[in-house]
Amino acid sequence: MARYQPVDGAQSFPELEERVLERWRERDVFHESIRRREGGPPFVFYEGPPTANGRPGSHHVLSRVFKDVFPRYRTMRGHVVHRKGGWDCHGLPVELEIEKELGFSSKEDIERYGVAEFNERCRESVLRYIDEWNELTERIGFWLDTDAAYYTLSNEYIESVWWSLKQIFDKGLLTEGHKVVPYCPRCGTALSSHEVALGYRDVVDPSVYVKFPLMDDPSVSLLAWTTMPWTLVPHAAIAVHPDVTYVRARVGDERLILAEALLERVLGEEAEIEERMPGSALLGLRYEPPFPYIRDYGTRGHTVLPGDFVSIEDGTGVVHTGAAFGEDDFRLAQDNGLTIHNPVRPDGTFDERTGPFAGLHVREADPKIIDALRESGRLFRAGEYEHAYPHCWRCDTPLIYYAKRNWYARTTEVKDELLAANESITWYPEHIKHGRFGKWLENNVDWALSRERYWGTPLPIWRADDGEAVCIGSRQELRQLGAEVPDDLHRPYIDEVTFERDGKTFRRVPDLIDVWWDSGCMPFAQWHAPFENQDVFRERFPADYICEALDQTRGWFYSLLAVSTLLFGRTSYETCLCLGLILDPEGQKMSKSRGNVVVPWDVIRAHGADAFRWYYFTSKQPWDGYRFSLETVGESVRQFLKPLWNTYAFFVLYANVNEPSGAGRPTDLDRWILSRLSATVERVIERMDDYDTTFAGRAIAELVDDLSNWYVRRSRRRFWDGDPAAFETLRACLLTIAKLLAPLTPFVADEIYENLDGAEASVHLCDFPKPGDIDEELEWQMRVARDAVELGRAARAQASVKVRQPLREAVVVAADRERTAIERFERLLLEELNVKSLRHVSEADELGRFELKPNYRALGPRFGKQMPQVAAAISSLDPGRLRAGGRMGINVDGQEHEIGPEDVQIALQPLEGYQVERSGTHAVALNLELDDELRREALAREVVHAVQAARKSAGLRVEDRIELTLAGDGELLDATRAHEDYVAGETLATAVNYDGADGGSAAEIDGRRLLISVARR
RNA sequence: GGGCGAUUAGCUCAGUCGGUUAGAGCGCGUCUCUGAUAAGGACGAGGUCCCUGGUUCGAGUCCAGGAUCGCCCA
Repeated sequence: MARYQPVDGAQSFPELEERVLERWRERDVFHESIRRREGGPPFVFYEGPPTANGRPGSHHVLSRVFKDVFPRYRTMRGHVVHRKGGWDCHGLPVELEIEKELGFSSKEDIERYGVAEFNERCRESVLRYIDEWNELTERIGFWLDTDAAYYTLSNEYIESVWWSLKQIFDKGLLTEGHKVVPYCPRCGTALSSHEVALGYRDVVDPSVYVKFPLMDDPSVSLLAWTTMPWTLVPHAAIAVHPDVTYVRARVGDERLILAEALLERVLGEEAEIEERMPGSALLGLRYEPPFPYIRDYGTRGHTVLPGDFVSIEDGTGVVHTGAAFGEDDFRLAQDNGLTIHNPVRPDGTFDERTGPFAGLHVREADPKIIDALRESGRLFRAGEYEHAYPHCWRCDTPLIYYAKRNWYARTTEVKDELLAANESITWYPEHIKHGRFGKWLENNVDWALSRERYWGTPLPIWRADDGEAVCIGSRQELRQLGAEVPDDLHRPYIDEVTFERDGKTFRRVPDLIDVWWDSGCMPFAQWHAPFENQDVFRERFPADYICEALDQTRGWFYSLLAVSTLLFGRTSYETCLCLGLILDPEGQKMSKSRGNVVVPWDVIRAHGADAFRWYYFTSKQPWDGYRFSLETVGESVRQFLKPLWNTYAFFVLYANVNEPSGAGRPTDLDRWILSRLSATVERVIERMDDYDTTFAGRAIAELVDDLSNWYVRRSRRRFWDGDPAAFETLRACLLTIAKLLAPLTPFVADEIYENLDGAEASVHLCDFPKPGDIDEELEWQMRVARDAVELGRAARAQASVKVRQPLREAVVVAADRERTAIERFERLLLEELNVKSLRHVSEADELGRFELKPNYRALGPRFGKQMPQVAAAISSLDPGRLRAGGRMGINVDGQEHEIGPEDVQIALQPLEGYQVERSGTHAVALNLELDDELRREALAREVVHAVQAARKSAGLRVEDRIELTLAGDGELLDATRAHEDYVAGETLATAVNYDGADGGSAAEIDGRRLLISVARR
């Protein structure tokens, strides 16, 4: 009668996982695991919402399994961990997707199509792949409450976001300003600094040196450099650094003014300096602008102005400015009272003020502008310049910087609080805190919130003709002002909402807000707080744990921190785990365009979710990035899951075959593996508490290795014999390992638990294991014994004597603790080394001699510079006395010092001609003399080996009894007869015949032929 | 140009407080064990610990400078 469900050693993990999933669904294990912990200490997790308008990739699996593992762990440790899902629904990427579908290329197209219809399409598209997302989320074992997910497009979410904006508006932290902003001409909107951060790319731009002839002396020109020729069309002024030394230099028949430091690089060695002057001497000079189209920049237009931003790192030290383009340019223009002209339309084309360039996109105009400069003789040199330049993170259009009206969240006002809040966050890896993230906060700029787009949270600001602005914080507030609140708070419906106050009509400003602000509001907006669930929000704020990839440093990590700091003056998360990028095996970033993307479903189909997870958790520290491929995940199966599964299958096989019987007593081996188990539990808890799956997992892997390749291997006989202590020990190990693994590889862990215990509906409802007793001395002794086994086997290998050949004697050199250890495990050594006896010698006179080496770690701090003399003194000491625990004196520079055993390392130098393997102070030598008895025994073992192979290839089950018939070489048959009980016992033969075997299999042993026939009885 | 991180065997990665013979797995070669194992074990080949200086009795480890790669910022 089978006690356990039979286990297939060749079980497919993907199939197994499907079964486990089915069980979880039936038993509602996820929700039950939370219900069980109601009232327990909370552990708060926030889900950073992904966008479901694209298909999930392997990098999403990475963040999702790390989002899963610690909530699972904490649940088993007794915490209640709610896991509300969420979806990021707004933003430019969604719009772009629809534009692409509809073949649109500009905002006019959208307006013509109709904003209502356009947004309706966005609404549908944003959840296009939500089914696949949910399916993958479930399949990889990410327990997330997707039914109760929040959606940033819902009226409730938007209303909470409005509330947040009203809060900062009332504090004066939401203001309108004119600033130079990075702007995407294709999308027609400004981008926030963290969006810009997403789009840097190396590009080759034109590099042009342009001459600006002086009005007073047209034979002399200022020489300026730019990588954006189009800004020369609306050229406004020249800036020089007042404190930098400039020169007037002659090269050929050109006379040019530029910074001295750049003279040689720009003009070459043959340039002659005519005059040196400080930049301040150039101020006020008038010159002829390169193009005549826009001239009225005011009195200081087209003159040389002071600019301390001018650098002499590259270019010429003479900077041309287009006033409206670029932050420095804009400030320069304002400081000097220049009129701002922006002849670039929102779509990135020049307007009618630019002569022949009107209508051209500014980038397309570059070559024509260079041509025009060449014709007018203004071009000094044109080339190419490679540099990193920001592009729109979604449509890849090069950004332009220009002055625009924008609403700002005044984050710079709370910069100190942001920095203080950051101090209270625990970062993994630690360097993010004061490195990447901390530096980013130190360079904080106000958050440009406005987006002149369609699909997003509308900026809830209504304004009267006289400019008075009102920020609306709720639907109720709008109603109180007499406005009708539409069913849908998105554009275009919200645009139609107006109200009267103080005799003035208020209309909404047309802007949307940056979608990142949405995401930063999720701690309260996911609950529609403060309008509803305010208590839930309070209870689950801040998060104990969030986790995303490194690219969220300036994304969600920042938006969460900025919003909560502006609103509540503190961080909204305590611990943040940053994951690295997923690279292909060549170290290239995975991207659709490179075609090197690994589809997660392929990984799951080939290896399963546990393998996928195990790879991410344990192959390396997760923030360093992964060199990822199908094959690397396959390693996880082969190296860890397979051995674990085999150990489990072994247990079930024998537990079912051999009903444990008799009064087994725990052995040292049992005590050893249980101690190892306890030590591992302790270590795993310590590592998981520190958000470290890598070393938690590796500790479990080492334990499984010890269990499979030492404990089970050494205990086989006891399992055949049905020793209850062995079964009990192995079962305890497997069950505890299942629990340790539950957060990491939840499927296989649950399967093992279900079959071996099953008291609970799932391992995920169990408590995490607590460490039991640890016997460090026993673990150390086993280590010594295993070392001795390895030494003995190495000695055999050196002598080319197979392990199946029994030997008379092994000579072991070990003293004190090591000797005690080896004596304790003598039986084990006899078997593993296949020797008849063990002889101890505590002095190694017959095997080699001892040498002393200084223990630098102990002596170094004590002797410092005298170490070389100390080392020499020690090597001449007598090893014997120190080994016996005595202390000796050495003389260094006339000073006596006492040396104890802890100050030296003793090494054994083997004498020549002996088969000795050594390690530190112990060594194993083998007596290689053979006699007929030993030879016969070896042959009998070979026969057993051959018969086992025959059993296997005949497809017999391990417990099948057989009738064994042998024929062939006489010596083999004699050896078998001499050890018939042994052979029969090992092969489960009820009878052994020697009368020739027909139709059996043939084997060859040391050149001798053996015919084997096995018949099931 | 600046910041952050990385660089250890053919590949993927460890390497604690600085301690003198730098490890593991995969792959490769030879051998071997096996009543669970496509597994395991032993041995071997394979290393300029990115480079150059410095500190130190002693540097893969600490410091400075540089190189290369990645990410980020300008």
